[in-house]
Amino acid sequence: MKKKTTIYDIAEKLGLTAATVSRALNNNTKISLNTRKLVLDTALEMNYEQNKLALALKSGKSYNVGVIVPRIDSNFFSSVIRGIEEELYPKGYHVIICQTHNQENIENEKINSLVNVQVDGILMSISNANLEENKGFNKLLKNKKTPLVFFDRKKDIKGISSVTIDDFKGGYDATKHLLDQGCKRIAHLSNDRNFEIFRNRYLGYKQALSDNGIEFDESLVIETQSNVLDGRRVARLLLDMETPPDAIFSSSDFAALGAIQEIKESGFNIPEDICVVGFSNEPFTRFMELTAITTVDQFPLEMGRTAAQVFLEEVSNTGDTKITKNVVLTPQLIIRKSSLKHKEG
Amino acid sequence: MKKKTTIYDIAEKLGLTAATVSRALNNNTKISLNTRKLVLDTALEMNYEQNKLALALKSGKSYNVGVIVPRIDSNFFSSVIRGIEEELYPKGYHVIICQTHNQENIENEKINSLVNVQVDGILMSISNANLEENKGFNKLLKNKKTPLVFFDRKKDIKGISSVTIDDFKGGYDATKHLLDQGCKRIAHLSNDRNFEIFRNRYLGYKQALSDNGIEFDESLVIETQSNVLDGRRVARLLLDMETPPDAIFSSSDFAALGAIQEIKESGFNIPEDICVVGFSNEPFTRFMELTAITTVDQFPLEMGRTAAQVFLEEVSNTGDTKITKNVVLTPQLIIRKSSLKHKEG
DNA sequence: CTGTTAGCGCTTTCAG
DNA sequence: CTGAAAGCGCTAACAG
Repeated sequence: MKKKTTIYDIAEKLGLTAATVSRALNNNTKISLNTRKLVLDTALEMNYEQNKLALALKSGKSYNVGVIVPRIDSNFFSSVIRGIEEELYPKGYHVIICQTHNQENIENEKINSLVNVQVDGILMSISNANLEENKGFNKLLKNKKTPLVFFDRKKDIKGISSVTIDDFKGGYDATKHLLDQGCKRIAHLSNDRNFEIFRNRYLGYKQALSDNGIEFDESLVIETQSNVLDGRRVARLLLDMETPPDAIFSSSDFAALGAIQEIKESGFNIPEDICVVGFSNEPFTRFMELTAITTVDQFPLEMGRTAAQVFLEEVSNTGDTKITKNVVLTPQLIIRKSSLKHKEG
Repeated sequence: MKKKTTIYDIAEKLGLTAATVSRALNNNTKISLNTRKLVLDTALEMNYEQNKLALALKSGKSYNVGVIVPRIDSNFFSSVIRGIEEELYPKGYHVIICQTHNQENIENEKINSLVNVQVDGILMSISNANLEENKGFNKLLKNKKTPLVFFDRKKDIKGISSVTIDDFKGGYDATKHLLDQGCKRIAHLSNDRNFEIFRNRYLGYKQALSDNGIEFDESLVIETQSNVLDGRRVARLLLDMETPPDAIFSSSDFAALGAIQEIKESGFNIPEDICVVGFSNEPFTRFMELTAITTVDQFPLEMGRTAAQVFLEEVSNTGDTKITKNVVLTPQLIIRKSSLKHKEG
């Protein structure tokens, strides 16, 4: 278990000083070509590896960024992270991942923890709709040292950049499409509307109804968890109504799937009796054989890339006025069988 | 843009020395309760946060581990990573993720890069079947400072721990199941068998055939990429054979899906004409409505957890003899419609 | 062209 | 119970 070799080791071996070795390794032109080559060679020979930790301590830059998400094993979040990693690694950054499982205290803790390890920035999709009441988060806001970029589940906080898709448009387009299919009684599976993304999808839905002369019916909006089981539960409620809806716009693909299962098992046909639209373009929505699910693509890979770029701009900004950016990507409605009543000519 | 407060700042303010403050913060009993409380209070008041980077440099432990995977946006890998993060975070570790996209040079580079940032260990699923020829990897092996744990795509290298599933059994069980369904001509969509996992699935397949008196037919084994398109391509080849197979065991769920699509579009029925079994239990395999795909569950979450545990054992091992563990998890065949010819009583 | 020195923030002997 | 001093590995003035 030999120790790692440091610049002191190679300095000693060469009768030089650590400073010279450091400069030589960094190809400083002040150092003669001879010694530079000599140092480089012996460094190689001694299996020298730069200790970036020392560098980080010295320079105050760790070249690490933290990414906080509710969970990593969903296609949406892992795609975002993929985008972040691909964008940041070439610039010398490593990506530390943290999951919150939607628990506020864990989110709080992980923010703190990331700050402690001196990350150069934090990119996060929030789990806590009342983030401002979170102690760790507030400290982060206050010292303003660490750039923060929200993606997807953001909060509208002054001085903080964000990358989202236009959820209002997503909700609007989805609903408009259902109206175009002739649906009149469109239910909406919403989610906690304390989160902007869910509120905006809901608002888009409402606006589309209103723009098309359909009266808003509150009983058709049900808060639903983003999973298959809860989709089933809610679909049951809708089917049991005196006048069941003729369409469902779900803010989650998983809930949409559950709804589809429940609807089919109850003997109804999709899309003939009930049209369904989801949200996220999760891979499985495409693979359904009978009823490929209409959904809204959020371009997670691009979202991740963009969030990374916004972070890079912030760290490289040397001016004293902080620039904050709020990038809004455009979602895309992907029309598939679950909502396509009449084949288009 | 005020600087972060250090123990010196609070020492100065209190007329103490940094050492005392350090000890007080660590609740060292040698420090009087009074000063301890005093220090703790002012630390809080001054928004003090420990700089773990300095600690890491001092102690030689970064409490970071690197995880290297081909890509993160597949359910299998992101589930493994989820398991790793959940297991390691409570022990104080952060997880740095790196993707290789199956490129050897990138894998090489990222290994080096992780070593440079002084990770305490590397957990990886290899991308390069000839890893031993990889310079960065060899350096890693030689200095033996950094614990290394393989998961899933491992190499059988002395002194390196690994966590895998029993791929042989997975292949065997899948094939045996097809034989039980009465299939006689079972094709196998394999993948690069320089990787142990694919070789073992293949060997399991062969063994099951031989154990059941079916002659091995090399023309029924085709190397296939793990994606939908290549699954289609290969299915086409099989369907065009003089005597097409009556079953397909694919070492990838994605290729299985492609095959199913091609088979159906060619007018054949699944499972009546051709039975199909995949591998991985990707979420979509369950959601297929007409032909939920029979597949083999690899328990990625548990695999990640276990890999993390093996790492923890290695770092906490103070003895001078390195203990290496090769954990083999048991896969589970999940029988679904795509291979179930006759309903079981 | 190279050496000296100091310091990044923290812990930890060794004294007192 | 607390202080002084050294050191983790590296870089960056400042000298010469």
